Amino acid sequence: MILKKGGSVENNMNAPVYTAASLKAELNEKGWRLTPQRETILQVFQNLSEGKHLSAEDLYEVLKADGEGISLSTIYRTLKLMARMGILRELELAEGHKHYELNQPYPHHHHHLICVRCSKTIEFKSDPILKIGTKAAQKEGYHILDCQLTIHAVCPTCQRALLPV
Amino acid sequence: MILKKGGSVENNMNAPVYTAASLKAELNEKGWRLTPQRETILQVFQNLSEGKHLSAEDLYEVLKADGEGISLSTIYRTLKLMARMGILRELELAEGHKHYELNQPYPHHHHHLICVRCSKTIEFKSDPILKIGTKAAQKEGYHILDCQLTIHAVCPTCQRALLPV
DNA sequence: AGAGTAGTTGATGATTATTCTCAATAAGTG
DNA sequence: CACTTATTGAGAATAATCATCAACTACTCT
Ligand SMILES: [Mn+2]
Ligand SMILES: [Mn+2]
Ligand SMILES: [Zn+2]
Ligand SMILES: [Zn+2]
Repeated sequence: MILKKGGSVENNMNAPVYTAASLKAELNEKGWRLTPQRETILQVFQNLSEGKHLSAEDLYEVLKADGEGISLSTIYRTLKLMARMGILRELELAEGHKHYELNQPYPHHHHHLICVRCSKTIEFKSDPILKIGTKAAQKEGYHILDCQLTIHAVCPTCQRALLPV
Repeated sequence: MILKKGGSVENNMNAPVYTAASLKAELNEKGWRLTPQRETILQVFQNLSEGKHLSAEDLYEVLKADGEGISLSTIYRTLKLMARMGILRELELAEGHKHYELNQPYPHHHHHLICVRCSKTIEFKSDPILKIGTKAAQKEGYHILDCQLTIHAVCPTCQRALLPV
């Protein structure tokens, strides 16, 4: 993975999302700071190819391999911070640990179909769902951060396997 | 909570769901067994009032209070088993632990709007979502178990609180 | 630019939800 | 009723995540 330092950053779908500057602005507005670690982590997610999702440990390893050593403490803190800011989405794609991806707005917004046996995940899009979710949040006065349809299912391979539940 | 022993069981919305007999049939078909513990746990969920969700610990306490002592080991095993069977849905309503509820079919199927700050949860219905989810799973040949829209947001109260993320 | 304030990091230890192990028990079968 | 084997319960083990705190540094204000 190539980390572009400084300047504006685009994601892999050619839709401009966050720049270091816009992240800094949003952080500072709340009295927080833009650190090199936070900027680096954002860039990793922005450069992540489509359909990829990272766990905390995954991110830790990616950064280590890139020569950017960031502590697991900071990784966990940053993932949670960015999820709460609405920059990242927190996904339950497998048992035991969370995965994260960039929270992309329409029209790149998507959902997940997950095999509960082998965790094979397929992404799919649906504009109506985003609309319905947005409306439901609005109706209750909630400020929406993320809206994700999760389908738990058994993939064709695992159906054939006839494994014990 | 009142646990009805034996006979057919109805949920709080007057829609017949699982009976002890139908659970037994489904279990035996796979070589599993219907135990008093499994039957009791199913009944707890069937008698749960609308909008309630139980964690493993919650369920453990409910059963203890009811004089039905079931070990935490069995609770965890049974929750996972029933979720994999599609009888229960596994929900991420709060940080740190899962919640469970009966996986009710249409027209009782519903979704969750969750405050990421205080975990206040609102349920809402949407038939189109269930249709979209079912179609997405079918298209990929996945055998659907559950289909849930999760909206992460900040509730009106927490918006006013201006708390640190 | 320099100083001060307070948010952030990284190392480490703590927590805790969930799983594993295994001997004792009991459900299903015929 | 006897047999096979899934299931239970107690306790230990695991692992993801969080808390703590001293050292560091981003930001703000002269
Ligand atoms: Mn995705
Ligand atoms: Mn619910
Ligand atoms: Zn699978
Ligand atoms: Zn709230």
